[in-house]
Amino acid sequence: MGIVTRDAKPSGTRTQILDAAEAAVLSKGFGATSIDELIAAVGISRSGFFYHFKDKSALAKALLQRYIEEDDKIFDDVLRRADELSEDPLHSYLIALKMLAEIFADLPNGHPGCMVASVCYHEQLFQREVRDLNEQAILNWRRRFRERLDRIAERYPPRVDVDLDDLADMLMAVADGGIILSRTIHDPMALPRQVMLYREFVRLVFSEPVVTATGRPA
Amino acid sequence: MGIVTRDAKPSGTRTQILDAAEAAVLSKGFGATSIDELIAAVGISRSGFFYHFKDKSALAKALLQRYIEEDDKIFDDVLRRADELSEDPLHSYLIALKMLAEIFADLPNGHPGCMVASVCYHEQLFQREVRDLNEQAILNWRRRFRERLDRIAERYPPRVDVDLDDLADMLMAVADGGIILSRTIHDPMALPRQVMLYREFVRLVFSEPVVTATGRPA
DNA sequence: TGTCAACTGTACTGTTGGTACTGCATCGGC
DNA sequence: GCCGATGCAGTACCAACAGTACAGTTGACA
Repeated sequence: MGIVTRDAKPSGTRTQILDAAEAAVLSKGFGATSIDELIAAVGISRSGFFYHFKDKSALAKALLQRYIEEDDKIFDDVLRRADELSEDPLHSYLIALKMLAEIFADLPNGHPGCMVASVCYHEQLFQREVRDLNEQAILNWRRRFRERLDRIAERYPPRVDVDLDDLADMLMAVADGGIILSRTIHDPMALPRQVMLYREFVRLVFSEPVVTATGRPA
Repeated sequence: MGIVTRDAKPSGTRTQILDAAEAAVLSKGFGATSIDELIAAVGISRSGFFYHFKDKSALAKALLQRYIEEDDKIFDDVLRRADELSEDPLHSYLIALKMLAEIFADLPNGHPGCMVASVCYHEQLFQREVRDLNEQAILNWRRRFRERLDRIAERYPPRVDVDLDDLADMLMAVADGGIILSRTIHDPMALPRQVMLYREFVRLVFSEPVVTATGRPA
């Protein structure tokens, strides 16, 4: 690990391969994405491809790494912007979830797919390295959202007994399940609606119920 | 649709191919499952395979059909058994969800994977026929659970404004997302815990909050 | 006895992932 | 001004795999 070894070769071509691969993989999966197809899209030779990636698994690893980094950035950005809008941990989290739903809703052709899920359903094809990368990404997201939930729980004691790790995981589960749902029934809005449902759940878990004078919820 | 045309050829061999294919596909995906591997497992020739399935896509279709039928049976069974235990629609649904979580928890190696999700992430590989089959399966599940939620909502007016179609879809989303979660972090119990979280959400949506004399939730 | 379902065997095609080289232009450093 | 590394292109080849074609075999049943 030198000083700038990480991503020391932007080189254009490598990035172009990754771009072509990402679009293809998310739309039809790793198996259906051929190397020939990628080199044709980029305009290089097979040798050129294998110069950058020793095999398809190396491509998968690079693809997943880049995808996770981008997702991390999006989450960081959303959470930060939400924090700027409210100092209350619960309100901030609810704002962030709404922003996330809006991001999903604004994708013109629906969410292109989750690389993590794509990798998950191709397990045996990759080395343990790729699977470990996937696992760490999910555990990282859990940690990130769990921190938020902890801060919320301090101020708003949960009204039901839920494990906060599970509640953090649920966002990822709802998102991945929502992507599958959206794609399968061809309804791009199903995903953002599922995220909003998760939001409603979080609200119900931590918010006090709005109770009218009659004792009935409003 | 004749009288007994459906599944008119149990023939043993065909079923054996489907069994071998189901295990292989769920563990490593369609792409990584070779025909040679399947015929070796069953002990037939390549010609034998192509006698039963004209190509790999036909295998996928048959596999998906069988999978959906089995899932339908499981859901029917769980809902029926739950109905026997309680006449109240909410309680019955909550019982069914707990049963479902227990079924998932009792699978020795965790849930093997969802064929619907597997097909979803291989979209372009199959004809529209297979994708339509997938879509119909999900819409069918939505309808089934939506009916339950309607009956619940009649007796227990929802405390928050949620779309019942979305709430029905959420079970499928949480299940598929939970499977991905479980497989990726190697925790077979993550899936049943996610189902129980969904159950908690349903309970919160429809149940009146338990409020103590002080007005604080218990 | 003939027919049909359920196969086996053989031979072939085309695609794909992957290996193993050799060649070649370009560019920075000495 | 040459030296080596980077970043490719070109060629040749192999094995695994999906799929096609078609001829032959076996057992059950009418």
